[in-house]
Formats: sequence, C-alpha cells, structure tokens
Amino acid sequence: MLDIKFIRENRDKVLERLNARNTDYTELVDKAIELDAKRRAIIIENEELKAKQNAVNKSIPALKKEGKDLAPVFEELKAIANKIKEDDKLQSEVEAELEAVLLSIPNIPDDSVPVGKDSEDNVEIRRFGKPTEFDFEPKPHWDIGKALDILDPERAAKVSGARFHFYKGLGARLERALVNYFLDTHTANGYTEVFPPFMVNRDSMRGTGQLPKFEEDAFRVANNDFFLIPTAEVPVTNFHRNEILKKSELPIKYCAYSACFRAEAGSAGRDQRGLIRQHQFNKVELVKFCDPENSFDELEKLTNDACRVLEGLGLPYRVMLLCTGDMGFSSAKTYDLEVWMPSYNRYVEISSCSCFTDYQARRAAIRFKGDAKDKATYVHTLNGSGVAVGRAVAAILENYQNADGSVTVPEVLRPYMGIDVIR
RNA sequence: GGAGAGAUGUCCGAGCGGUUUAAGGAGCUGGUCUUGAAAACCAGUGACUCAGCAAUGAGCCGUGGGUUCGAAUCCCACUCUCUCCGCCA
Repeated sequence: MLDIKFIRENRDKVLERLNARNTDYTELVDKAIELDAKRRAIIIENEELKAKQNAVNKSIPALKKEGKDLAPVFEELKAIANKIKEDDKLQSEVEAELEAVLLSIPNIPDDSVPVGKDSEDNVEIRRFGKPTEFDFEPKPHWDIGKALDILDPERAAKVSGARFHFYKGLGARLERALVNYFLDTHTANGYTEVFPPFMVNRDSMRGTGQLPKFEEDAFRVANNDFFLIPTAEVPVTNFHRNEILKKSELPIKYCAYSACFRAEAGSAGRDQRGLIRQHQFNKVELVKFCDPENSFDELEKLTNDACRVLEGLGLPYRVMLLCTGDMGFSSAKTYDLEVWMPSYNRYVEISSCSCFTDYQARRAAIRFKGDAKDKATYVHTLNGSGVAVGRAVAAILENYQNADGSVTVPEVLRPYMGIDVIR
C-alpha cells in the first residue's frame, strides 16, 4: 500500500511512475486523493463534536451532586451523540472505500527500473556460464524422468490431478538434496532458517499483497478461511506483522523451505508437461527486513545470494532486470534469475528477487525504531527465491544429462545424494 | 469437538456505568544522600494511531459489533492463551 500523504503531495510524479506499468492509474489515484480529502473533512467536524461531548459528560457528576435537573442536558447530548454516530458511520464508509482504492494501486517502480511494456523489454544484467551444448540429441526432463523412473506425473494425475508430480527413488532424493543444499548454503551465509506454516489467514495474504486483488491465484481451504501459501514469502514476511523492530537488529535475514501452492488460473495449456508449472512445488525462499536507507543494496546482495546456489550447481543462468510492465504488483524493483533449459531452448525463470520498499510493510504494519523516543517507521521488505526446487531439478536433469540417458549429479549435491550418477 | 478460566500501558497488577485525564507497584530518566555504588528519599516518565503549521484535539484496556447522554466496566459474535476431557500424527 502506498502512503496516501505521499500520493497527495506528489500526485504527478506518482502517476508518471505508476503509469509506466502499462496501466492507467490516474482515475484510481485521483479517487484516493478525493476520498482522503473527504475523510479529513469528516474527521475535523466529528472530532469537534466529540470534544464537546466529552466536555459536557465530564461535568455531569458534579451537576448530579448539586441535584440539578439533567433532562435538558441529556437532550442536548442525545442530539450530539446522534450526529456523532452518523459521522462515525460516514467516516468508516469513506475509510473503507479509501482503503479498497489504495489496496488496488501497485507499488511505485524505482527510478532505476527501465520503462517497458512486457518481458521483451526486460534488461539482461549478466550471464553465468553459457547454454549447455550436447553432442547428442538432448531430451526434455519429463522424458528423462520417465526413463529413469524418478518422475511420475501420470500417477499424480490419478491421485490428485493435472499439474502434480510424484517424485520417486533418486528423484525424490534429488529434490530433498536440493532443499538441504540450498538451506545449508543460505544459513552458512547468515540467513536464519525458519520453517513456516503452509496455511495462512486472510490478513497475512493481504499483508504481502496477494489479496484482495489476486484471490483467484490462490487455493483457499473450504472449511476455514485459510489459504495455502503460494510462497514462503507470505508466512515469513508476516512473521513480523504488527511489530516494531529494533533498528540495531536490522537487517533481519530469513531463509525458509516450503511447499508452494498455486492455482495457475489463466495458464491453461502453458507448460503442460514437466515440472515447470505445478499446483504444488517446493521452494527455498529468502526474506529480508531492512532499513530503508540501504534496501536497494540489500536487493543486490540478496540477488547474489540466490545466484550463489545456481553457480554452486554449475547451471548456466542469466540475471534479468524486469521492466516496469513486467514487474509484480507489490514490487519496486525485481531481478529474475533465469536458468538455461535445453528443452525450451531458452532461459526459464527460476528465481525472482524483489525489493518491496515499504509497500508490504505498510500493509502489514512492520516498523522499526532506534531509540524508544524515535518515531516508528516502516521497514523495507525484500524477498527472492533461493531457488525454486522443482525447476532446479528440471534444469539439472536437462543440463547434466548424458548420451546414455543417465544424469550426472552436480558436485555439490553428491554428499547429499551419496552417488555420482543417476541411472 | 466438550467443560471451565482468562486477555488491561515496557512488565506485574487494580478496576464491577460518570471525579479513571487507567489506581498501585516494578522498570526507565533526572536529582538528594555517598569517596563510589547499592539502599532510601524526591521529581519526572506510559506504547501506538489519526487530524492539525502549531497549540491542541480525537481514538486506543484481545478483535468487531451493540446498549447508553456516557463503556475497560453491561450485551452479542469472533480470535487467541491456559487447565481438564475426548480424538489424533
């Protein structure tokens, strides 16, 4: 959520950056400004009435003691009380309306974000390695997985439905090895491991920006108002919801394994085969809470921390700076890491690292202060995949495949796998 | 799922419709005393939100409603915590 004061005072600048997202937000922004003015006018009138009410009420015990007839006083108070009730109602209506408007305005892209229409306009920042070359016809990971009997989407379809997978034998172990490798690397690098709940309440989904706009993307539990988490970002960022942190403990860095659940509404037909697009997948997520002063430096670091594990695995990848038109709703700046996927013959997103500035923090009321005397201000939140496990499995199977159909286990995973080659 | 108890300021804790602008402690800050410290004593200090240039005002006693001229106090719903029972990995 954006700060209404900031919007009010910087309307044109805000609109210029927001509209770079390829949607015209003029109407929403002006609506917010109008509702805000309305709200403040009501407050001024209403508070005056309340002050009067308080003053008269205060004098009642004394008047009572004197044995005065209070009927006329009560009559006057009744009229004031009725007016206050009306104003209160009006105020909460206007406030609800204002909040709804503010919740549907996305974050302002940072000035360093290139203006662009869609993923075509994203800017490549750097590459690691180069696309894998084969002296044989490489197979897609779904064929490799089937041949090695380590992936079983057919039975998953029977048991659950489309977009689910069974991992079996060394496939299951590879998945687990990756989770451990990622967590071990990140914890050694100063992130505190947390293991979050996989279901969260509505307030948490709203806190990180999944609600109210994107409810159809999530799975909701029918007999509860819980949501299956689409990413560990949600529980881990909301870990500090409604808290005031100490400046001295920033930045706070967490890494978390979780399963992630996505409805994938609107992506019917895309990436039907393989592990790329699933209703349930595993991911290790990195989350940071930091001082606004250095949040964009922290984004660079966080992105490098995600890169670290891809480099450890020896997977070719590139770093993309997303343009204004391709960036997520809550983000101010996002780097995507894209891993080379031979079956797609292109780079495929395997991590997304974002700085949300104070957008999530304001929604979730996550603040910090130095001294007790200081005014609490919003932290900046960041997160990034470190990295998506299913896509890492796909990338390993494809990039490390051999002519005989076996798959070499990347060096760093051998201690976890206990073997060198999956046959 | 059933029965009961509870949720108050940084912490403990009073409070049972109007002098509560939340008693009283503890803590914290400053001072007196002391060579210094502790203790004692004195004074100050109460999160957070909103409106306002400010003075100040409004709100906040788990959350949301309601009753009333007036609610921490009464009523309703919900959430969470604790104890016991049942069920259960």
